[in-house]
Amino acid sequence: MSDSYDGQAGHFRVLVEHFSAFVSLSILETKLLAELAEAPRYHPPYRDLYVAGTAPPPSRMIVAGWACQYRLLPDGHRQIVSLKLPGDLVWPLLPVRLPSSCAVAALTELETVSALPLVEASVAADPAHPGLAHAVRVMAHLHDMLLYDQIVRLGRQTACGRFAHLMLELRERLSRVGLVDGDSFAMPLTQDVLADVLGFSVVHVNRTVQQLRRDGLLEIRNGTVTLSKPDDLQELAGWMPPSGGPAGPRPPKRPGRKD
Amino acid sequence: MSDSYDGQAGHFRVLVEHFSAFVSLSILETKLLAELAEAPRYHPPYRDLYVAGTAPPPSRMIVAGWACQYRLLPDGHRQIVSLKLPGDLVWPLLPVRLPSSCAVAALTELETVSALPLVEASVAADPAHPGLAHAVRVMAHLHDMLLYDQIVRLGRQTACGRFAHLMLELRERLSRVGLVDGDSFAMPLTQDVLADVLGFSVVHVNRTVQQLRRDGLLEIRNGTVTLSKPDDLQELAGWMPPSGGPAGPRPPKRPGRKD
DNA sequence: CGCGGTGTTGACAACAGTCAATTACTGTGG
DNA sequence: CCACAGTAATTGACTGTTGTCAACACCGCG
Repeated sequence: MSDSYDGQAGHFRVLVEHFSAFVSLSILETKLLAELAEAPRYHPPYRDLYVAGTAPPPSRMIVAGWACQYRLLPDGHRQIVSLKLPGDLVWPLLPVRLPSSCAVAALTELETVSALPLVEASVAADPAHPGLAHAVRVMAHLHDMLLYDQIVRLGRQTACGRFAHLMLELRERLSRVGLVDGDSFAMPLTQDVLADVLGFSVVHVNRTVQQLRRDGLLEIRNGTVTLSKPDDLQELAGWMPPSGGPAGPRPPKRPGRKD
Repeated sequence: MSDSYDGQAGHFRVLVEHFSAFVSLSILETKLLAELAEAPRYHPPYRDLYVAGTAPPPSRMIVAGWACQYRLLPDGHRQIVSLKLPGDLVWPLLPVRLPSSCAVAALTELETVSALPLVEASVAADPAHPGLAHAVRVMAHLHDMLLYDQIVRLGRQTACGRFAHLMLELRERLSRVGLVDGDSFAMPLTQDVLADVLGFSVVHVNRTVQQLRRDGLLEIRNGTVTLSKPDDLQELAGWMPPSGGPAGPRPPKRPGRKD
């Protein structure tokens, strides 16, 4: 596993850190997370965790490794809809069972724990676990925000902007579970996978990385990303701080619309 | 208003048809919808209905007209994240109040009714309105599916494929509320708006429409779309029937973007 | 040492954005 | 009835971006 792997203690740490990023947990709630962390399940890399329509969606939370939610097109192309990081729910939707053409696959060796008690506490607004219940709702909401980000990246950003924006998103999300060290973090993705996330060809992913490297904006070595000039990257990516509002005063009016 | 406008009776019809597409309604539930339809609110075209962070998100359902959920970029570009049609919730997320950089704007003259009782019934799993409660959850789920579709369109489809896919999605959604007549439906969108949905420039939208027209696949006149060859469009768009599974046997794996 | 997966590069062609101009289409007022 | 203005649609010329193809380099592994 990646450097985040240090057994069940590490799994517990991921859970606590992720939830604490949104709410403060009671002793009781912390205890529940500890219990969940005691029964991790292993998933081999590159294998599907779930294919929509084949079974009820799994209520599991990732505690180590990366996964992705993707769709295959009739022409054989793949589009990755979202990346799943430690602390994320494997299947982010509330337990409505509906067919859909999405699947979830492990991108690395993966470990998950049951999130059933968490999801149930959330839909029932369980008063015994108010923090967990709320946090799960916030996470579902956040997942939708990430989809919006993904749509904006694919629809309206330049190659470098797309890449930069994704790296900033990953740093943001990984920092919530304590997997960012300064301006560096581990990113176990091949350029092939990045292409399917960003809607590029592999070659163009490579070109884009070279460009960003040449400009001294970031460095990628040995599966570790270093954001050398985070501020310039934010500028390039049109990054908006996760808390909402625009990053700064918006330039008057471009070739664009409204005003 | 568009041809869908025939007053409160029409609003009631839209609500009933949309819900009936997912569940069967009890008398009590039908009555609730009728009450809601009695108090429509009017929104002028091109005006924002909601800007994230400014207030709690509105629990309203569209009964006539079209709207869109969009984001503005620092460079002035706009990306429309999703289109909102009659029967859709203006703000599709469960009532977790979180800042986000999305806004919702009317694209035409618009009428909405309160959806607060519906959303509340859904989160509380109100036993008095089981159908409504479930249908709202399904709609939220469907909204996520639409986001996945949008991501796949933007990430992996050709210009014509994107356009065709969007038209098929619109037909699908409009048919649930009885706004499709054979292979035609009203689409009150300028090419400018379509560009912001599809991630194109206006000029390229036009080129794409011309192409599809030349190929005899569809026709657009007076704000009315006619899908002349629905089957060919589905082929072109890599369309998967809304119920899930792939449209047909997947060719092994084509390296090419298309033939 | 060969092998498969991954990263890298260059050449070329197809695709898509920008600019700029022209053509409908509408509703207005004369 | 027509002139007019304003919006939307359309077209052509040109440029920049991105995909495809085809090598080659690098690396861990058997």
